[in-house]
Amino acid sequence: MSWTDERVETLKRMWTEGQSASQIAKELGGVTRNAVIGKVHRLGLSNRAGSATEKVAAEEAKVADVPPAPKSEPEPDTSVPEVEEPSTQSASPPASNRRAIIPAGQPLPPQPSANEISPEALENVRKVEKTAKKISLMELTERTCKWPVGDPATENFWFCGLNVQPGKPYCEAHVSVAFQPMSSRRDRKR
DNA sequence: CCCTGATTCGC
DNA sequence: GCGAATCAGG
Repeated sequence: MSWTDERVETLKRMWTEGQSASQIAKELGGVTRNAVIGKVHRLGLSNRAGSATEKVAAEEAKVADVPPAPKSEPEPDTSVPEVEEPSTQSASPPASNRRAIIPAGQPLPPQPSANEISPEALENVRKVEKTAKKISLMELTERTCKWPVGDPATENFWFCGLNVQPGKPYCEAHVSVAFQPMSSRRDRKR
């Protein structure tokens, strides 16, 4: 696979959107995340900061504008790069960084409701919840079970986090309660 | 362990 | 230019 204009375009778009290198690689196909990262660097957009980070960089530059007077580095102009700092910046704006949207991925979680789920499966779920990894939203990946447990408004909220069934958003136990066939046949043996 | 990006360096 | 291997971290 080569970096055609189209592929590069996709790469740029996704990278700008905050997608991870591996996700981009998967989307493009035929390349690894390393390839993506390499390309990103070659394209010179390694800094994913749209503009939010420019501010940060500027601030950091300000803080670090004290020349340590290194004797081993006789560099004529060690000054801060030409970063424009308009006076628009207020003293302490609320730290409201706009993060890229987390790839929600698949269809989201039908919470267990008073459905007709086999008691067996329900029991299984309860068991699984005890052994769940209890990961946070940030830790969700494409292969972690996205089954939510608890009240999102509470501290007592987490995602299952166990390994998903390939292609499914949930682990096996949760898949079994998430996807109910239209007609549930409940003639199990027990 | 899963993942992230960053860098290096032979091709 | 490319990307696997490696590094450095969460």
